Amino acid sequence: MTQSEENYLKAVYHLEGSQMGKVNTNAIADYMRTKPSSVTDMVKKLSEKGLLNYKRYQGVSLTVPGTKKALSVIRKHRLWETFLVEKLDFSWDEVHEVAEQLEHIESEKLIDQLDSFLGFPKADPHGDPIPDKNGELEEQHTRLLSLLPVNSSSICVGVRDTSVSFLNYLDKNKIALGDQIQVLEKEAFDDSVHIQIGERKLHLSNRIASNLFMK
Amino acid sequence: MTQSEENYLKAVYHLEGSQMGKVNTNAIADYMRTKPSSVTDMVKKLSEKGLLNYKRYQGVSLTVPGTKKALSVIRKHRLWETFLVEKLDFSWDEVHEVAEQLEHIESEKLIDQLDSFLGFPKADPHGDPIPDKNGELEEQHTRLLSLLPVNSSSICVGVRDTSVSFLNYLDKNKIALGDQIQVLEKEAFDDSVHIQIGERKLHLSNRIASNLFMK
DNA sequence: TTCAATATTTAGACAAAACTAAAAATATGT
DNA sequence: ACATATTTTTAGTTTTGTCTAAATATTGAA
Repeated sequence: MTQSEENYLKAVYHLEGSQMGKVNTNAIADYMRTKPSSVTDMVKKLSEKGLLNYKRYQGVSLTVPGTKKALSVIRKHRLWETFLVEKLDFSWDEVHEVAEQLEHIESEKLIDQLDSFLGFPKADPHGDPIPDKNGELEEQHTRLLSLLPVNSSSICVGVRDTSVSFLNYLDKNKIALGDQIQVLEKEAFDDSVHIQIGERKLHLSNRIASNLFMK
Repeated sequence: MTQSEENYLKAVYHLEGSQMGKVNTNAIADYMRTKPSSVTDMVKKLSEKGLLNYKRYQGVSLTVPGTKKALSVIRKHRLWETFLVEKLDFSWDEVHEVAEQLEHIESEKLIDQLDSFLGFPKADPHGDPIPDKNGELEEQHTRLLSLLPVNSSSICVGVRDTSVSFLNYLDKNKIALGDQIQVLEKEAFDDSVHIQIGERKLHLSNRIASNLFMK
């Protein structure tokens, strides 16, 4: 299994999760910043290997072995991100690029020992769940901050957007995973929300509030 | 710089160290388990990039930038080996294969933070010196156990052969880096040596004794 | 010094993964 | 339903790193 093949499986996994149903060629090309013709080539190869279901012009979906493989790459990615933040003092906006490389290292012992070394974490630094050795994901049951009613109070457990600019915004405004947040008021005009974190009051745009997972 | 290019530079570095002078095509091919014609192709490319000195039929040597690059890869390899043994409970015969992959991860911050996390180690689990951030190697001044005089006593600081079989032999006979070893007697017939480690007396073949670095 | 053995390079081919340009299939709007 | 727009695939090319087979250079022994 090459790195490129692993990246395609990961892409299909993420796209299946976000848009439900069959994943189309252009979506994969956009997601991977490559061309549709390259996607067709690789999709054929992966379907011959039994990792994708594919009929021409009909889009693709992961097979059971394909899903298993995708989850194993995601497990590695998220464990390495956790390692970088917890042990090597990386900030949460720096880890993605390096984890994209580390996720392709092949050694079952390495990843299981790393898991143990980190204390079998359930989520990575962005709050995304880490699959266990068997590919099982812990159910999240979270809601977006933008959808919570006025006066409700909950804990921030994850981010939907993991771009550097969004993570920087959160850092600058001292919003972190684990923070207790109360919704004070919602503006009907632009769907922005007034919140309270500890002693601080903040005003967040809908764009921001709809990228924070709360529990 | 691709992984393959890095592996060639590393190979030339090791061969320059062991056989002195220009390194020939066949030696590189043997070391890398590839064919001489493949070596010629890559050597041309690396010399065009200014990393190797090369004239046809005359063998190769590393340029200054080539040496620097080789040392940076070796630094990464040895730091990862140290990490695997010290933090993830790998044994010293299991680390090489995984480190061969990890050494190609590109991130200066990653490797410098790892160095710091490990406490800036001077040597890897086999006793080989770890180049610092600037590529400086600490001088070793060691001698092979097979060359030490009778009655001398010194500390085992490294292994020359790092094959799994040799490392297993040492583990089985409870010989480890840091052990104090005294030479009791040398057999003129086969150049084997009788030694004392702590309370234990052992008889080592010349083959074994000439693969242990002492200080 | 000359010829045979050895070492090295060249030439040509292949597989992987990408691309461009063009063709074909599907979807959509009126 | 039909023409047009969009999506997807095909065909052919490129780059990287490898290989085999053949050609060429170097070395060394008689």
